[in-house]
Amino acid sequence: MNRFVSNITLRLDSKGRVSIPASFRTVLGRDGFDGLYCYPALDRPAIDAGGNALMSEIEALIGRFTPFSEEREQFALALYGTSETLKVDGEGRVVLSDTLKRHAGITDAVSFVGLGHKFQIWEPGRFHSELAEATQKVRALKSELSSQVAARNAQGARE
Amino acid sequence: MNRFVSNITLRLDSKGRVSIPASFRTVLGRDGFDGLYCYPALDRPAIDAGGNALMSEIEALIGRFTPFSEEREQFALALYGTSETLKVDGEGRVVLSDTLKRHAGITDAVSFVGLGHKFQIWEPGRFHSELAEATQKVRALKSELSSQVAARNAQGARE
DNA sequence: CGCCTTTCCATTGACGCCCATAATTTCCCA
DNA sequence: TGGGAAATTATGGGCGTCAATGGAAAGGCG
Repeated sequence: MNRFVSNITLRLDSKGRVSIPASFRTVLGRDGFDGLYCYPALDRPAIDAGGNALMSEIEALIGRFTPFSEEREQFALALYGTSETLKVDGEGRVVLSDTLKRHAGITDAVSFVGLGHKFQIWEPGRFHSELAEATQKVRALKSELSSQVAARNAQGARE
Repeated sequence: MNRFVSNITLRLDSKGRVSIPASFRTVLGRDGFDGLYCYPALDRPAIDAGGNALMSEIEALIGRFTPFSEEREQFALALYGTSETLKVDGEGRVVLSDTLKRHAGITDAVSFVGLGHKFQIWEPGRFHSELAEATQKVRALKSELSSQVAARNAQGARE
């Protein structure tokens, strides 16, 4: 498997360390990045995390702007400037910085949530309510889609 | 890691010395430049800093203009003319010149901010407000992008 | 000869690295 | 297919090293 999937909740120990779930570690291992690339998610109280795949995404975004342009400097500041590469110890654990923890409201436990090419780290309570909300939206969207398909089929459309 | 990422705030001591963050030092070490290449950022109260990678970028920028052209002379003056190479002591510290400190409004503490191939040195307060502003811009662009994609999908475009 | 800068050493607190343990989970074989 | 052994995971703690910082000694320049 080379995608991050499923969600696992784990506790921080007295030193603030937390194990990266084993399934995520194998994906990271395949990716080849040394450490864990992290930054505060732009529009939600969570941490985006991953390896080279995630960093290249950021790099590509910034690379679109011309050097020394106003936009490029601002994007680099907001993206690279808030990124961190956390060290992973021999047991597969990381220590989240205070900045990251504050952004996500993390205290003593976290939920790792797979998002394909990257994953997010949430405060478990916030994750569950966010998940409930997202599930509602997806349900609504799904029923909307199926009714559209039903309508297309009813009028004889084929593909 | 061969990129400058994250931000670290450190204090100047009584002699005006300040440690370059260890993570930045390793990137500089890999870059191979002896010392720290610095100049006042062109359009903001910050100091641009880096090694060979930064110098080549400037060289490339100036090289785009035709020799002896007015623009070339001006760029060369603004960039090369204001550049300094700071000495790094045995403990990885530098002393910022008064010119640089005045340009950035630095007094007793600085924030080192990674921008990928280079990093910037800010007065911590100014950095935080600049970061807030830049983050807003990135958020705006992100939502703009996602709504464009939504629109494309809605009108049936495929790729 | 004094001042300023550079180089060297000291402290302390944090962090990286190592080993130990317990609870799973996986695997194997009867 | 069930039971048990082995490997893996999550977690706890100890200890040495390094980073950040402060200060003193040494060297150069006016």
